[in-house]
Amino acid sequence: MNSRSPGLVRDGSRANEVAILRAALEAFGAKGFHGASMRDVARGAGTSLSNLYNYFPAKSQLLAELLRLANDELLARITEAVSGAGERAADRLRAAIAAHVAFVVDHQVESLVALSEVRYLAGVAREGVVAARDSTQNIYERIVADGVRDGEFRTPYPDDAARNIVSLCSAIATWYRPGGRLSKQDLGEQHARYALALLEAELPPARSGKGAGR
Amino acid sequence: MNSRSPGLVRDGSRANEVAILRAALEAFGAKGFHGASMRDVARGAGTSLSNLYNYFPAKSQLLAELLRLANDELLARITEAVSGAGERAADRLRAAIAAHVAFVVDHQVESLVALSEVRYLAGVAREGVVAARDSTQNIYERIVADGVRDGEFRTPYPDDAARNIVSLCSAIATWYRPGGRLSKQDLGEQHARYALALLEAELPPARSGKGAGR
Amino acid sequence: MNSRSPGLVRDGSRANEVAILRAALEAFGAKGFHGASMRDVARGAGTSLSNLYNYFPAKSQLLAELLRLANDELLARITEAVSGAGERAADRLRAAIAAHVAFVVDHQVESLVALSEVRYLAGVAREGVVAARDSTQNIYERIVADGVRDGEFRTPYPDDAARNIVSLCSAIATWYRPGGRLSKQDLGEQHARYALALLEAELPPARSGKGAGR
Amino acid sequence: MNSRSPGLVRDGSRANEVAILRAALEAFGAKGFHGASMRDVARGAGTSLSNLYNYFPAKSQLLAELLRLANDELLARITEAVSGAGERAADRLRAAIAAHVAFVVDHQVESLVALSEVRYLAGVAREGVVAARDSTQNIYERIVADGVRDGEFRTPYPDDAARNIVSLCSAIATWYRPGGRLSKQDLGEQHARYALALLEAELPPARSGKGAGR
DNA sequence: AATGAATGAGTGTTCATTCAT
DNA sequence: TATGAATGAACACTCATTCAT
Repeated sequence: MNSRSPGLVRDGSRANEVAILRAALEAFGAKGFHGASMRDVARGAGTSLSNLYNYFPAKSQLLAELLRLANDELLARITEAVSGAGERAADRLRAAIAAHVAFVVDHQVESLVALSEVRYLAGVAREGVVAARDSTQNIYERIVADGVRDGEFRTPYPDDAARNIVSLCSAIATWYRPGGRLSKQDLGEQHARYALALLEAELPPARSGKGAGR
Repeated sequence: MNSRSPGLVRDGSRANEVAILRAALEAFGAKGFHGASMRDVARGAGTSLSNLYNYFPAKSQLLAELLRLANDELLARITEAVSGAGERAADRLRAAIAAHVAFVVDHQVESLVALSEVRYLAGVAREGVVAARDSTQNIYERIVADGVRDGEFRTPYPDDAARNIVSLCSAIATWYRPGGRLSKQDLGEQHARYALALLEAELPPARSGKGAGR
Repeated sequence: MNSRSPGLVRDGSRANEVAILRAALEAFGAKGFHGASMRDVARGAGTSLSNLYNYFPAKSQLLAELLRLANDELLARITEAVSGAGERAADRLRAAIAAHVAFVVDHQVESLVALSEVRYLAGVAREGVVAARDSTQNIYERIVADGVRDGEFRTPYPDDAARNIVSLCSAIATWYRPGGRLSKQDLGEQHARYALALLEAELPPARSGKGAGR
Repeated sequence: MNSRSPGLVRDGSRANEVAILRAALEAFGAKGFHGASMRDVARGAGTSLSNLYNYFPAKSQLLAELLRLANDELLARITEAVSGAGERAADRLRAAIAAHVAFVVDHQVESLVALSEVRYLAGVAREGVVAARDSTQNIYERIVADGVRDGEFRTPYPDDAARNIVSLCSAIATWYRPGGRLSKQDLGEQHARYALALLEAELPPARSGKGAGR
C-alpha cells in the first residue's frame, strides 16, 4: 500500500476496469457479443487476456456491466430531466425525449449494444437490465397516462404509445452519424414533435422545421 | 410435388434447401448469427453437417439468403398493397402499413433476424439486402412526399418520417407474442393511425380504439 | 460408403478409436487424469486435437470408457476362471486369483489407472464402473463365504477378507515390472497362497517357494 | 499465542504455514494434486494466492512437505511402537500394525494423498519420501526375516510379505469411514491377524472376532 | 509477511470448413 | 446428393507463478 498516494492503486485498478469496459463496448458494438472475443477486448484494453479475468469473471459479466451502466445512466438522465420539467404532460414528454435523444447521441454505441445484445444476457443480470429498461418505459407511460387524463393527448391507443416512443428514440442509435443534418437538439425537438403528434396532442402549426425541405 | 415429374430430384433438393433455411432461421433467431453454429443448423434441418455445404457454400450465405428472401417478400407485399390502394396518400399509407405489420406478425423471426443480424452481412450480399430495405423505405418516402405535397400531411419533419414509420413497424417483431391483446388487423390499424398522427394528418376523432381503456 | 470393402471405413474408425483409447491410457497412466491433456492424447494417437472429439465427446468419457473396458474385462476373466474351477472354495479362489493376477500383469497400466483414477469419474460413468468393481469383489465374497461354511477357511474375519484379497491383487499394478523375479504364474501362485493363508485355510507345508531365499 | 513473546511473529508464521498445509492436504485429497489449484489452497487457508509463495516456493513443494510429514510421522509411530514391543517377531508385528492402522485411521487424508499422489513428486523430494517409505517397509521386512529365522513364520514367500502387509494397512485409507463397524483397535487387531495368518504364523484358534458373524 | 495486479502458457472444447468416399 | 472423418484456428477460461508495493 502506498501510504503517500492513497487511492492510487485503486485508481489504477479503476482505470483498468474502465479501459476494459470501454474496449468491451467497442468490441461488442463492432462485432456483436458473440462475434467479439475476449482477446479482442484484451487487445483493445491494452492488457493481457488473462488479466481481464481479474476484473470480470466472465465475458457475460462484461456485457452485463455494460448494459447495467448504460440503462442506469439513461434512466437517471430521463428521471432528472422529467423532474425538472413543468406540470403539463407535453412539457414532461419534451424533457424526457430531449434527455433520451441526447443520451443516445452521446452514447451511441452503448445504446446500440443495449438494444441489440440484451438478448445474450441471462439470469439475474438480465433481470436487472430489463428492470431498468422497464423503469424507463414506465416514465413514458406515466406521462402518457397523465396527458390522456388531462385531455392533452387524444390518441385512441395510449397503452402502446410509450413503447413506440421509446422505439423511436432508441432507433436513432441504429443510423445516427455525428455531423449529420440535424444537431442533437434538433433531433430532440424533432422526436418530441413526432411523439406528441403520435399521441395526438395539440401542436403548434408547423413552421420551417429543419429537415423539412430538400 | 408431382411425384412422376422429372423435377422430383430437384423438388427433393428444394425441400432440403427449404429445411436448411428454416433451420438456419430458427437458429439465428434463437442464438444470433454468431451464437448459432452450423451444427445447430444441420441438426435443425435433419441433415448432416457437411451436407449443408452442398446447398450453401458458407454460413454467411445462409444469412444472406435468409435476409434476401425476407426483404424481398416484404417489399413485394408492400408494393402490391400500395398498388391496390386508392389515390390518397393516407390510403396508400394505410395499405402499406397493413401489409407491413401483417408481414412482421406472420414472419416474426424473419423480421427479427433481418433487423438484428444484417450487420453481420458483408460485401455484395449486404448491398443487395440494403437495397431491398431501401426500396421498402422509398415507398414510404414517396407516400410521405405525396401527402405533404397534397397537404394531407403537415409534419414539419417529412424527411425523416418514413424511416421512423418503418422503425415502428419493424419494432413489432421485438415484442409481439401471438395471442396478445391486439389481433394482426388491430395492430395494422393501430400503427396506421400512429403513422398518420406522426405525419400530422387529419384524423377521424378517436372512438374506442382497442387498447384504449384498461 | 465403399460397397466393395464393407466395414473398412468403420474399421478405420474403430482403429482410430482404439488408438485414441490406447493413447489416453498411456497418458493417464503416465501423468494421471488431470495431469494429462487432450493434446497429449491426440499426439499419442497420431491425430488432431479436434478429431478426438469426433470419437469421445469429453475427456471424462475417455476415462470412463477406459475404466469400463478394464473392469469388464477383469470381471469377465475372473468369472470365467471361477466357473471352470472345482467345487472346493480353495480351488475357486486359486482360479480367481490366478486370473486376477494375470490380468493385472497383462494390463498393468489399465489396472493402475483403474485403481487411481476412478475418483475422477462422476455421474453414471462412475456408477457403472463401481458396479463392475463390486461384482468382482462379490465373487471373492461368495467364495469366502462358501469356504467358511464348509470349514475350509477358519479366519475370524471373513467379512473383510475379500476386500483385502482384492487389494493384494490390485496392488501388484503399483510395483510390478516385467522381467522381475517372479513370473506371472509364480505371482499367481504366491498370491493364492497369501490369500489362503490370510483366510486361515489348511495349507500344504511350504517347500521351496520361489522368492523364499535370498 | 503468547502475545508478549518475541516469538509471536514466528508463531503467526507457523500458524499460517500449518493452515496452508492443511488446506493443501484437503485440496489434494479432494481433487488430486493436479486437480487442485493453488487458488483452492489459498481459499482453504484463508490467505491470498500470492502469499502462498512466501511459505512454499512451488506447488510441488507443498506436496513434498505434506508427504514428508506424513511418512515421517508414520515411520516414527511404527518405530516407537516396535521398540516398545516384546522380543518375539509376532509381538513386534502386532505392535507395528496397531500403530500403522491407527495412523491411517487418524490421518486418513494424509494416508490417501501419500498413497495416490507420490507419483507427482519429482527429484529430491521424491527420493526423500521414497526413503521414508522404504524405511517403514524395512521395519516390516526385518520383523518378517526375524520371524522366519526363529521359525515363527512359515510362509514360503517371506520376501514379498512385508510389502503386502504394508499394502493391507495402506488400503484402509481408501475405504475407511469413521463410525464404521470396527473401531480403530478392532481394525488393528484384525489386520494383525490377517498379517500373521499371511505369514503362516501359529495362531490362537479363532473365537468370535468382531466382524465374524452377521 | 502480505496484497492485488499481472502474465504467458496451457486447459478442455467448439468453430467453420474441407476431404474422401 | 450425402456422409463421417478430419483439420487448424479459435474459443472462453484457468493455471502456476511473478511483480510492485
